[in-house]
Amino acid sequence: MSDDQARIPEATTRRLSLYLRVLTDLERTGADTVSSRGIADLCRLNPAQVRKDLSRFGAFGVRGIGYDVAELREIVAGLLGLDTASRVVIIGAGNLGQALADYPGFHGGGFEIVALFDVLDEMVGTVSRRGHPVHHIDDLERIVRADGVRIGMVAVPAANAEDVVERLAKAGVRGIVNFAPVRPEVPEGVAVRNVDLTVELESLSFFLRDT
Amino acid sequence: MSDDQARIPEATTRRLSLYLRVLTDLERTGADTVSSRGIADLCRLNPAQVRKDLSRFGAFGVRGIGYDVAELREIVAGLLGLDTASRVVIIGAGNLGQALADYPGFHGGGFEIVALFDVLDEMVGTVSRRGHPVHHIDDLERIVRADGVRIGMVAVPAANAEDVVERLAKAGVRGIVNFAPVRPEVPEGVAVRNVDLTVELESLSFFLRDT
DNA sequence: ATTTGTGAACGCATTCACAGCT
DNA sequence: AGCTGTGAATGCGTTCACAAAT
Repeated sequence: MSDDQARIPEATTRRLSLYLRVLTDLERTGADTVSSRGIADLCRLNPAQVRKDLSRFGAFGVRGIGYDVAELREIVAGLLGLDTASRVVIIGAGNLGQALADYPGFHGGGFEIVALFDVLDEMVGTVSRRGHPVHHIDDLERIVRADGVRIGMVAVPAANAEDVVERLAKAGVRGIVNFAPVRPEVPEGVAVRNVDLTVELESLSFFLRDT
Repeated sequence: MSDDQARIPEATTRRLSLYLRVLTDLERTGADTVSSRGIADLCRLNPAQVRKDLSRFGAFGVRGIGYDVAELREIVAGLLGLDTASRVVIIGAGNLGQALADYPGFHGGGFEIVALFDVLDEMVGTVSRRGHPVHHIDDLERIVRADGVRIGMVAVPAANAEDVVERLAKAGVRGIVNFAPVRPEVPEGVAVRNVDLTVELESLSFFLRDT
């Protein structure tokens, strides 16, 4: 399972995160086993899709029964690399950066937000509502290296995004979630997810014409 | 061009938004014409992809020359329904809701943010940094109907998202961008975009294992 | 009877390649 | 010569359908 990563479609990895969420919920509600159909219904997917996704990594189910909820939850968490927490930095301590820092969904284990960074002197030294410190962007490389930060979330204006991404990559970050409305160039070996709020809203608008 | 919407892949509509962005930039820099390759390079796409996307709606280019930047920008904006502004409400005036309300990318025309809504009494009556008012959620239906709001952005906790989506749909909203970590059920005729920050981060984590 | 795991079929989006226009 | 528009080819993810297992 070393260089299998490349052969797994991104769509599958996104669904794994969905599966983890419903498995966590199922475990909390006390369910012992669940069928591919049970998972699929909760995710609004096809049961065959769920089985095919899971079967890429092994045969975790029991025919006639289904999957053991607790066991599968642990397996999926492991596949996603969430058994050991990854350290995360957030670049840009504006509205969006602060919202990301305090976003409850990131604090279920698997991620540890180390700090935010900004260029504005009046922000530096403050902390977010949840207490994450804001550093000056000049300290980015030092802190990333010192703390072994693996993921950066970019919440800066479009004009600065390309530069920030390059600095993160050079400092050794391995994954970037980019919220700036640009498609930054990234070195080989650095994974990127672009979350483009303008695209979401404008593409939605398309389907609303003449209504 | 009435019920063509259904035949257009969502992927194409998302790229239209990208094309609009680069065309706007090109127009600002004074470019008169641009080739499909020029657009493709800026979006990190294949030139044939750009031509095929545009050709779904008509033949806008000139062989041997390319596309007229200003003309194509206007055409694409029209396709996306951005020639007339859609009114938008944001449900949830927490960190994320406030960040969305003040997000600069939404204010280039095409959208008008009417208000935010929340259940917390201490938020009601306040305004966001940019001056968008926060109303009580009880006033949601009234304001949506009175102002002809067409789009809702949902930034509430997972537990409340399903209910909020249903209320928006019943009040007549036609499109929803959902940031809550659930896949809400929506009535026929309402378009949804799910932006799932946890999925972005966790699916990224997958590709970082053993590194 | 129920449900998994998977090869085969399908559908769809992307890319190629070239005719046709300037 | 340069570039668009598009049918054909390709590639890839999803769904079907069934043998295998309990």
